[in-house]
Amino acid sequence: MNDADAPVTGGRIIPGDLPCLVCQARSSAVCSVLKGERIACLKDIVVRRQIDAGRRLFDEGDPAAHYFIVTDGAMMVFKEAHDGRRQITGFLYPGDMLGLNHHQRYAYSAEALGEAIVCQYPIAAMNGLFREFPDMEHWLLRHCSDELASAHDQMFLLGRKTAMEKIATFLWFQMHRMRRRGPDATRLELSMSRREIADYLGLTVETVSRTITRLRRDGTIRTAGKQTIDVLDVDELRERAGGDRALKPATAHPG
Amino acid sequence: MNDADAPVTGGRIIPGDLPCLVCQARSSAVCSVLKGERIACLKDIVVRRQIDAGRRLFDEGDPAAHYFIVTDGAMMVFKEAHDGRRQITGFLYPGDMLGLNHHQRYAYSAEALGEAIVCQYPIAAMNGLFREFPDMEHWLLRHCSDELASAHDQMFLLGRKTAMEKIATFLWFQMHRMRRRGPDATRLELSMSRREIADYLGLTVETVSRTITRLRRDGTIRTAGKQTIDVLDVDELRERAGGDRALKPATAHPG
DNA sequence: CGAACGCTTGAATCCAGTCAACCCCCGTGG
DNA sequence: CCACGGGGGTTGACTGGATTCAAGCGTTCG
Repeated sequence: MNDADAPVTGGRIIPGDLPCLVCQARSSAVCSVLKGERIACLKDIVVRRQIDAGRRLFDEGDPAAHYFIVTDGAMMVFKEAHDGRRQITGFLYPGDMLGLNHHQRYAYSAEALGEAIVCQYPIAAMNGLFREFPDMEHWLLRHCSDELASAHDQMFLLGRKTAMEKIATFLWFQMHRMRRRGPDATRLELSMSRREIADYLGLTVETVSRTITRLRRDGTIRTAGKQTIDVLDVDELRERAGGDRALKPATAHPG
Repeated sequence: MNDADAPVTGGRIIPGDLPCLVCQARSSAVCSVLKGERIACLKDIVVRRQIDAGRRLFDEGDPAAHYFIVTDGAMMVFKEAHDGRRQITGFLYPGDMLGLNHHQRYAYSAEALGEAIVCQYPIAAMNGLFREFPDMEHWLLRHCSDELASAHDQMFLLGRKTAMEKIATFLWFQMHRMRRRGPDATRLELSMSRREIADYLGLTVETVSRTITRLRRDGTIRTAGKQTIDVLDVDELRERAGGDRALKPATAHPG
């Protein structure tokens, strides 16, 4: 607790100007609401913070003082029991937000997967900005709805899917996350360990490993090192994930 | 589709005045933001809707046109696979809200447990009200954060808790829900079937039944009929739920 | 080099699921 | 009145998918 600027929050502040204009999160994060030069409104309230691999940004139960946007690297949020059981509730990449809170406290812990950089917004100052730019609050509400929707998908996965469906679903979504970046959509670079995949899917490392091995032996995927996976049979992967058919499609409403 | 007022939404509209002044949800729902006579602002946009036991209010994937507040009875929201697997993601009681959406569509289906009454707010009209009463949007955002926090708790439960812990946790929260209403906090009236409990906890009916039987034989609870449970040993129930100790308590920050 | 760590693989175990029977409660209708 | 059927719930026997326990491999790092 010798860092007076950060009695709670982990990581260290990066001094200097905010490089918003070259930020890879700029187009998809809250700040996208502030067009053109209005981005300068953030100058006085936002700081950038760097978190080393494996270090925590905040803990579940900490008083919540900031929202954060991941701008570089990857992070994860999770809940932990004192007996060691852990449930990772999300992986976060540039543009993603964390820090939504419950009764003034963080509802989960946050940790950097690799080295990560986040943009830090004091909640109090944000509430001030909301009055000037109501669109920011709109944005936040929509973001929160989206998070809730994927939380519900994850609940279905955790409660009702088999190990194979869980792994295939996970790879499927990782693949679609990659697709946003470039054309080589079938090569996945996993930013997390087997243990983290297991804790995300409600499995053990051994089951994750065995299931990935099965997919490899079946020819559905190919592995290149531990972090890289090539999807050889996209249709098969979707099928194993439970398919588009696993969840009822939206019912058409004739008339 | 012969009801022109409700091409999508299930249930039937209850004609007549809005009895906001005697509504049991009034104190805890969005409308609590509108103090005193301002509640009249809702007169033109809100209708009440009654849903029979077991009938759907809307389906996952339907175009989302309304928010709803449960005012009487109980409802559930869930996701369903076409092979019959179902994950119930929440039970809703008077004051609770549903209808948060994702890309203009409902992210889950909603069904009445018993006969239920909801208050229906058109989303478009709500967005108009937000401009006049920004506090309403604040309220919604906070509500959404709270939902997200409990979704994360539920993910931990689904991914990492044993059958006994799941059941005990469920009963524990049902007990605390009752406590808000009256002094007899140890008597639970369950509004859902064993199958619904199973689909909420990621178990089968048989396991739910067996686990409840175990709790009864141990003297932790007593059952009176199928829907009524008396908690005889509150401490034991908390212990079985994983305890206050199961999730790490908020860390104190010395200094 | 040796220790540590992450990952994989095999064998044994176990918790929850599956299959099946039965009970109880109700509502229906002869 | 009772016979009947059906649904929800409970219980038992068995199965099986995932976990646990354990060993071994490859890489990294002090």
